[in-house]
Amino acid sequence: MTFAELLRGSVHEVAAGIIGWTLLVDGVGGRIVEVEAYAEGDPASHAFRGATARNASMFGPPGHLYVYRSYGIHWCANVVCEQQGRGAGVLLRALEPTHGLERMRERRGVADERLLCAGPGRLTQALGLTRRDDGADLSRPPFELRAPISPVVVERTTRIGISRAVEQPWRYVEARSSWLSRRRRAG
DNA sequence: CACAGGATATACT
DNA sequence: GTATATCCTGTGA
Repeated sequence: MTFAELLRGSVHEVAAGIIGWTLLVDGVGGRIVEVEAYAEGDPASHAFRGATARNASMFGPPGHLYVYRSYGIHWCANVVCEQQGRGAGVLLRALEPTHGLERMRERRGVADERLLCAGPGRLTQALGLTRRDDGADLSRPPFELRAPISPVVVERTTRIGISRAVEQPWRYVEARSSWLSRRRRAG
């Protein structure tokens, strides 16, 4: 499976299917273990009310980045998915750090591996992603996406940090991963 | 564990 | 103009 093939699916298929892939930026990154799907017609999605200056990338080509400022402090990065031209995306929430740990420690200012990429704001800081990367093509350098070699077990849970459509189980995580931003809800 | 401070772009009235 | 946002961190129990 190539990245281009993965992107042909729905936003939910992309979200579930991208778990276990390795994302590198300039050779720094790790395995994707946690994402959230923001679908067409989803009230929690930035694209819900149509295209604006901020979310323009979400209506652009699939496989590019949508990067935006969150709470005035953090950057959050999404993989743009196409859903009938309406704008959809997969929010990158956590990586299992595998490449360039030292570089990520420098950028994050913390030594604890568990805190390098566990959370959308931490992940972008560790990879050095900012507004400059909004709209960037993930299939070209400095970006690299490698498919997993062995099968990945994916679980669905509810999304985090949103105020609408809170019950939708559109957060996808690797089962039993210890690198998530939050533990799976009990039960 | 709970809580609140931080700091800014954007959307909406 | 005002409110709110796909959050992180430090502090005090």
